[in-house]
Amino acid sequence: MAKKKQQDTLSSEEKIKEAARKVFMEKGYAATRTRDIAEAAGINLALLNYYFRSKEKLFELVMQEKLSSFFGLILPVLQDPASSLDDKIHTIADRYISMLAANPDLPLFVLNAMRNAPKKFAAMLKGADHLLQSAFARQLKERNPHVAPEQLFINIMSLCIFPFAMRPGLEVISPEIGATFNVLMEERKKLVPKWMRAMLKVK
Amino acid sequence: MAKKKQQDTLSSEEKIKEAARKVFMEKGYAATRTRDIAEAAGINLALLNYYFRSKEKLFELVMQEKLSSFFGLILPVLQDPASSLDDKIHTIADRYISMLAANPDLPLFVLNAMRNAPKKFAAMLKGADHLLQSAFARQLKERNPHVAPEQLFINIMSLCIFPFAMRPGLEVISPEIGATFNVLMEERKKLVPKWMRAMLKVK
DNA sequence: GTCTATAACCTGATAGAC
DNA sequence: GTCTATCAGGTTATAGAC
Repeated sequence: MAKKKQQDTLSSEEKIKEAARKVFMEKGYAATRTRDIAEAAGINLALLNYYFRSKEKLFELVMQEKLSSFFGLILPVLQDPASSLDDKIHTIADRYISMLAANPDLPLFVLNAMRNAPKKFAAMLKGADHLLQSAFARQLKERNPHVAPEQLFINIMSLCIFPFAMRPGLEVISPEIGATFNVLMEERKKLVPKWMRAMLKVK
Repeated sequence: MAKKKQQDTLSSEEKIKEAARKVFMEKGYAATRTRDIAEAAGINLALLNYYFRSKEKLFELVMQEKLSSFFGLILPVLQDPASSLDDKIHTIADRYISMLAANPDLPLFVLNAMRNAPKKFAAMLKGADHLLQSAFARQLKERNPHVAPEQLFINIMSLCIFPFAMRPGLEVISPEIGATFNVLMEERKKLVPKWMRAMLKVK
């Protein structure tokens, strides 16, 4: 109801954008009808095109926003030469798990977006690429020269993000996980760094 | 070309099913047009409905098939009381990574299917649920009573499956990973069990 | 800026000939 | 079984009144 009140005071443009975030995240681009967005925004269909010209342009706006928040969280951490490796791992785990607990649909949305429009994604990220030249990769390599830093980077991403992507499946396979999911994720903020430290010792 | 020849000798029904697997896996349900499938199968649109009645029924057929191969690989391993914990971990890692290397679109397809139709997924899996009562969960708990077995189950799934789901993103973030992806995944068949053993010691 | 009405197009599905 | 032609309904986007 706090949300409802807030929405009533937003401009039409902002109401549409907010509704678009919600519906696109829940259903994806193809399954979303502009009518759904207009209805969720409490405005008319024509107004959507008045402000955003087309479904595709509105989607790109949302996608850009979501990709930014998804990667904006991690890229500065990876590239910071001042912080230690352990600090980086802790910060990434803590921030990602917090963010995804608040935005459970984000992982699948981002994964689909990257797959369906890799070129747009690349254009959006230029300048932030070359993970293997980052401070993080260098520190990983120093700590454990036996395992490629790519592997350990993949691991921290996997351990933080994948649980949210497979949540619906987990809830079916094990009702107990469904019931305690948020608690489990909260625990992982401390467990992931511990596991990463253990993995760093593996040759 | 072996594939092309094979397709020419298939029955129309099988050609349609094969094309449906391909197109649905690449684009998902909503973005796929029955015309795309018909074209990929080299047959007429009407024939698709003649054999499968509707787009939705055809999709469910494909989905059932894919979910079976995705979970059929792991559930028997989890429930086998005879094999050791280390054997289970090794088998899961080896089979999943091999299977996903051959079917790179499978993870995202399954994740989307589970999210969009959790009830169908649950119906498809009844009898195979209750992970926490499995031999795997019991063995995890014995080996490390300090960490919930759910957490370690989530970890092995994450480490095996997620790299394939985020491959398109990885290729943008780091061109080097894109170039050596298959090699990295092959290495992980041995690394994932090592990492899991290391994580099992963490309290 | 916001609405109603409608144009223009696309998609799933079927009828009916062969 | 397989095709062409077409229907019925839905979808995006716009025209035009207010």
